[in-house]
Amino acid sequence: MKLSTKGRYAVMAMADLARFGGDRPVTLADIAARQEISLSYLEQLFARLRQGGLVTATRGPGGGYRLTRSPQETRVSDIILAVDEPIKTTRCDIASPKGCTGTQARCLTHDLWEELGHQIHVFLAGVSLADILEKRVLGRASVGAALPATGPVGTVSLGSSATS
Amino acid sequence: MKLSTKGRYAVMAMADLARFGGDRPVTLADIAARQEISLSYLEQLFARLRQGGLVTATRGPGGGYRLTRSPQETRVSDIILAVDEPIKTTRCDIASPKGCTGTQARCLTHDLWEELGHQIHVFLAGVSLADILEKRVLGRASVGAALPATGPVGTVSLGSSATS
DNA sequence: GATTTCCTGAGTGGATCAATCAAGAAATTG
DNA sequence: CAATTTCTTGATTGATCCACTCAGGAAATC
Repeated sequence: MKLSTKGRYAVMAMADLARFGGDRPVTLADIAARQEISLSYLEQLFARLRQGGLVTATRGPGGGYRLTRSPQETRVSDIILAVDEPIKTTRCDIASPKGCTGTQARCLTHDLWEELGHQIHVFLAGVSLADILEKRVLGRASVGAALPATGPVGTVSLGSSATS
Repeated sequence: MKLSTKGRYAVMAMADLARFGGDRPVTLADIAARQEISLSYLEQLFARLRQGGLVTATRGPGGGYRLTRSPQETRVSDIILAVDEPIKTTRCDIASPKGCTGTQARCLTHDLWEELGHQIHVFLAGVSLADILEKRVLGRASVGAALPATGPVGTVSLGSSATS
């Protein structure tokens, strides 16, 4: 899961769409004006969002974009994955442990980035556009709320090697 | 909390330092060879790590770098904060909500990025270099493990507006 | 004083970002 | 049909940052 300002713009635009899009589709020009994002840049973003099935488009006067699913069913993680490039695999990146067994001298930190990516993904997958509009985001727990607290900070806990 | 490959390199180098640095300091040339990072680039990173008080340097033959504190006391979040630039404040970024009240049409997503930054920071602050070396990272919970589970995915939870 | 090692600053090629420009296709309206 | 609206696509640009290189210097040891 890559985090860039591109993904942020996409989430901003989608939140705008969720808020102002009722029965009628919303124009990119409107979103551009409200969110202060360049229209042409929005066009690029929505091309990807459309390919990802997150929005549907209608052309001509009265047209615009609509959410494919409800704000409750539209997850932030899906938005970011739709607009951002698949993770670029430089060296031993999160996605591809090429020749990295983990115990070698290099790539001691492989597990760390993998787990961090997983944390981020789980958090963003748990937030919907409806959550954003109704401001149910602050103070939210991420994952593993059921794990017993076995220590102060250096808690030991080996578990599933989930890939984000 | 900015996440870049620069921060990753720094954590890799610090993990190497924690692993191979016993009583004697470790040479940047050794770290460069083991982690396959350019020596000059390492010099830039360690200049910042030194300014941040995370490592201490010794010059001359037999010299090198040492951890200022123990691997148990050296947190990943401190490493990343030391090498990465302070967050660049483009528009309404995580750090500075300039003129962004949150309920305006623009910047609906302010709380989301703030909470995500907080999540990432708490996770990385809970991982020490010792944890990395002993592979106590996978499957680790992030924060708020004590919160009651009040729902399936769209859990409502308003709380502290901590800034990372 | 020669070697080692840290220290500092300047500069470079490439990638990506955010944006612009330009052209076109579908749909509605008059 | 003609004009307008809106999406759709592709090419291109300026700026910025990343990862790195180069060059020179300062402290410490032998």
